[in-house]
Amino acid sequence: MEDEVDRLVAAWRRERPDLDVEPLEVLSRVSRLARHLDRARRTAFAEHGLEPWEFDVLTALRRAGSPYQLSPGQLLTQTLVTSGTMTNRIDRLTGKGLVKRLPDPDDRRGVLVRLTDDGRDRADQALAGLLAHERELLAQLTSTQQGELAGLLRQLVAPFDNIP
Amino acid sequence: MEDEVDRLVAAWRRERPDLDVEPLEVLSRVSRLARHLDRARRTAFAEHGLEPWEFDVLTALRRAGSPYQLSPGQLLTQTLVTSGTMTNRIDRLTGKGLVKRLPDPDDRRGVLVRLTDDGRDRADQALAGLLAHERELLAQLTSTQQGELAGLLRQLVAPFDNIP
DNA sequence: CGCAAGTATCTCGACATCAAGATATATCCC
DNA sequence: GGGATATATCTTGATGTCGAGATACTTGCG
Repeated sequence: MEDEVDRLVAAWRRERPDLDVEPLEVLSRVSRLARHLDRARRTAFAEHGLEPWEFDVLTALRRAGSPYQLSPGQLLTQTLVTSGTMTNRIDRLTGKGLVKRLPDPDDRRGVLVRLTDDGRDRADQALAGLLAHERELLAQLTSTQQGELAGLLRQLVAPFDNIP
Repeated sequence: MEDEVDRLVAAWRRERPDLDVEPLEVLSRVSRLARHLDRARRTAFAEHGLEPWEFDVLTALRRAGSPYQLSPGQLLTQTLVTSGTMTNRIDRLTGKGLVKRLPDPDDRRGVLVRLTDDGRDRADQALAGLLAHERELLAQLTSTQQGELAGLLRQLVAPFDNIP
């Protein structure tokens, strides 16, 4: 089955036969797939009354395990946003009663963000919904292929995650 | 080499052993890799004085071949943004002298967006720069692996690109 | 000890995006 | 042909994000 990137690459080969556009076969597909995923996730989360960014923050805290708290700095590295964005997110989640800020007992510069009981439930429900949707998307691939794909992607992401 | 998604999945297995989080192995990596790529592209384009969104529009027109023109609607489907966004982008690119709007001779509702000579040169230069950067990122994989990866990604993206 | 450099978080202004609605034109069918 | 429906683009208002700078506290070095 052909996709938009096949057409994109064919067009470049026609217009710029002097260039090797092979890298686009992988990386343009990653970018485009990510945009489609964003849209799909937005609709999946809407069923649970959450925005994607809310899900990102709540689940990061949920994964941390009891007592479900992390510093804003730890949340930054997990969600790949800037500090100004995270402050804003925490403010809004606090307003909705899904998280609360606590002073860090070990460092008076810092704070800890903790999930409320309500926030934990919302995160758990939304995760189950997300996984159901994602399983449908991945039905295009066999289990073996999914494993191969995960492995290849890991090799590309690892340098970003380990050198910062 | 371990990546952030390995840690994420391990955390979920510890916190929610009742759930099958296998889909995240693929799709979370796609999302995270895309965010890293966005940042890398931003710096690559900065060398040529372009923003990523400017590159997206200019190269779509460049790929169309002489006379390098497309309708706003065609640009929408290629760049995955909304119509309001595209209007804004065309306005700004027009202001920078990289594209210009022409009336569509066949449909008086429509317009055609055409690349200027300056816009074409900028697109060509930025593309070469982008490919150089991307080749470095992909050096993690053999040529064969890149082909496999492209094929697997195509299977996931194709439904989005062909059913809309 | 005391000061410089580093770190954690927040503030603020600019900006790109989106969604929904408005406008103008085209197409379809009776 | 004429009116309903569809299409192409633009407008508007709200919103989330970024990036640079500010503040407060901590750490390291002399």
